[in-house]
Amino acid sequence: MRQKINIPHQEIIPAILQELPGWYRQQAGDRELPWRTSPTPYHTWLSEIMLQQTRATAVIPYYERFLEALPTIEALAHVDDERLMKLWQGLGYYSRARNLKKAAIIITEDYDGKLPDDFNTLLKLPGIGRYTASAIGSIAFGQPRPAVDGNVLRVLSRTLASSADIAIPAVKTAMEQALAPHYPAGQTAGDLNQAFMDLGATICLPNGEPHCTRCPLERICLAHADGIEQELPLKSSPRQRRLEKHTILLLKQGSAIALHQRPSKGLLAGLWEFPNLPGKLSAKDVKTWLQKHGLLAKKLQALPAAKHVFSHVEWQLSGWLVELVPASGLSAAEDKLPFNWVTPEELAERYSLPSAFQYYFPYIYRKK
DNA sequence: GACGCGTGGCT
DNA sequence: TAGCCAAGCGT
Repeated sequence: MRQKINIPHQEIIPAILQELPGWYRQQAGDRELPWRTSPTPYHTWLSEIMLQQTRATAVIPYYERFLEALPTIEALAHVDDERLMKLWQGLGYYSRARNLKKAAIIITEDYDGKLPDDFNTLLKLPGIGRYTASAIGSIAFGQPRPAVDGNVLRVLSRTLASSADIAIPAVKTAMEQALAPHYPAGQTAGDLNQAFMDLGATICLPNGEPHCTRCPLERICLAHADGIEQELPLKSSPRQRRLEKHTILLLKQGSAIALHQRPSKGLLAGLWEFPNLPGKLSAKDVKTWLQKHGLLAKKLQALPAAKHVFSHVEWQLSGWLVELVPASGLSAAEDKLPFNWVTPEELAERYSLPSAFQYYFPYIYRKK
């Protein structure tokens, strides 16, 4: 049976909600966020998806480019998958993009092309969980729903002096339940949720020193009163990452470079990559592999090692630039290996590669 | 409830 | 430098 979560000092929640809207409206202009200039339900939805676990500064250029290419839900529902992934390339968590399109198709077919305003209906759409349904519901439709994210957990943990571990999902649920009865309907609901986010992003910072002197909650914050704002929130450590070694092969045939599409499930699903093999391979290992696949190297050049860190995996990369003997190599490779042979220009134009391969990008342009 | 799923900026 | 962290969701 799971532990009962207790959120302390809930009696000051009304005071928190009293302070935030005024502060939000007063300082809102300080952050120039494009999704706030023309907040249609589509714009709010798109921004909330892009902002999941992603900083606003990283999102802004993607958001603007995405809307330029796909200005309506209808356009999103009909977009070509390759183009969709190209628009998302480098932003990470790529299932967000696929779910966005899936939801757009459902909205087009079942909801007359308009985002539903009901929380439980929003919740059924792919990619929309409790947080995002609440954010859209409150910001776009004025519904009284607290959108509890990392910012809210941090701000509340400090203001209420709660030492509950915010890594535990039940704590998030308890915080949401503590807030919900006090939430107003109308524009103030959205303003409150955005106020929490602005406060968490600019004042009540997670690492380093929070800027308490500029905080609208300074006078009611229990952690600040006790001088323990730097100790909160409590958050248990994530598990250790597993290490994987991979050897990247830049297989070149004249101006063509080999690309391989990743499996449709799992890490970086469906994205393209440079061919690679497990382990740290020597020149001899690479030559053996080439020979096994009917390829003949004209030249083999070692590339620098690189490290790419994901949330749950660390890739330790080594690499070889392989110039294949013309004609023989290419035809053999076409027969035996599932590679696309593309020019750098085609790669840049049409293929979505994750950032994990960026270290080896410069070498595809080298002249032979 | 635990885990898989990216990336880049900051300390 | 290595770790921490960000407007979470699906399974």
